Amino acid sequence: METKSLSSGLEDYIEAIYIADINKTQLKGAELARNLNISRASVSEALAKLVSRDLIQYESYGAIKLTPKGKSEAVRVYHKHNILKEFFEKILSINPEEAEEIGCKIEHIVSKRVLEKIRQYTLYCERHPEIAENFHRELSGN
Amino acid sequence: METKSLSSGLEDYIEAIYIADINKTQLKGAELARNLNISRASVSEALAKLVSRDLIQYESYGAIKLTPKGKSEAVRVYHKHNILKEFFEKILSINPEEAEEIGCKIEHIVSKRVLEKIRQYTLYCERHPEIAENFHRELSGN
DNA sequence: ACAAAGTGTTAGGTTAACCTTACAATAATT
DNA sequence: AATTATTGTAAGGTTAACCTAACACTTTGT
Repeated sequence: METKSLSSGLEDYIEAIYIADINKTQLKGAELARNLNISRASVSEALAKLVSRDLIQYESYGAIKLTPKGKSEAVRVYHKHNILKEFFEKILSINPEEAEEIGCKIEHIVSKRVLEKIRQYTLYCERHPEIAENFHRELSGN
Repeated sequence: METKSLSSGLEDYIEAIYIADINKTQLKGAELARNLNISRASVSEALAKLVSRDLIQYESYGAIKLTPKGKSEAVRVYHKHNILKEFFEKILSINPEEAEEIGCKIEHIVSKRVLEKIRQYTLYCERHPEIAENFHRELSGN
């Protein structure tokens, strides 16, 4: 049963691992724990789960690596996250920190179909920049 | 400590109670359990919590009533829910069932500020109906 | 008024995701 | 190489939200 979908917690772990990977940083458990503000013990357990699902490769004191399967999961999550962040930031004029935060939460909830609509809408608004501009203008009075 | 914010579970309970209230239906625990697809035992526990926080009035075999405090909480949740549902449905052209579903989930996550932005955006789009119309048109391959 | 149906609660369990404490193993510094 | 710092893990605990099974209480239908 390694095919069931990731819990929101595991999605966070794998996303953080992926980001380290992008930045070519060697990531160890303790560092991951600091990044996510979670105890080393909890991270240790979580990593064991990810290993058992064949999403990462990991040995004590070594760097955490994504397997191909893990990477594709990570990309999926990261992609979601970005679509959401963009949407909240650019379309709804929400400041980056808050956009990040809400994106990070919704990312674990939103269905493929809804995400696709959000993406389409963002593209639509990019083709018609006056929509967001006007919104912004009307927001700040007048 | 009855002032801490409601867990997403309790928000669901109180919203369901509020909806019964709007519909002038006498709601008992067992019915609530059916509505939310949760066991009677779990509902019984949850109601005890809501009573202890002074959000509902409830005695065995009687109808569940919101206290003023509970009602104002419920209104807040319901309102959130509706703003979100409207947004997903009208602006993003998501079908009602899915809009309902995603609204119900995001409702427990979204901050006041983000919600306000979403509301403003919905209002903005209502003042400019062509925005949603065009989106819809462009979606269905014009 | 009494049996059947419906409702509520208790007791005891499960699960997931966290935690702290304490110790073991490895890596880095001097 | 020895000390110190960092990292990992095991054991045991907590919490929240659920569950089932069993039983007790209340309401309803005849």
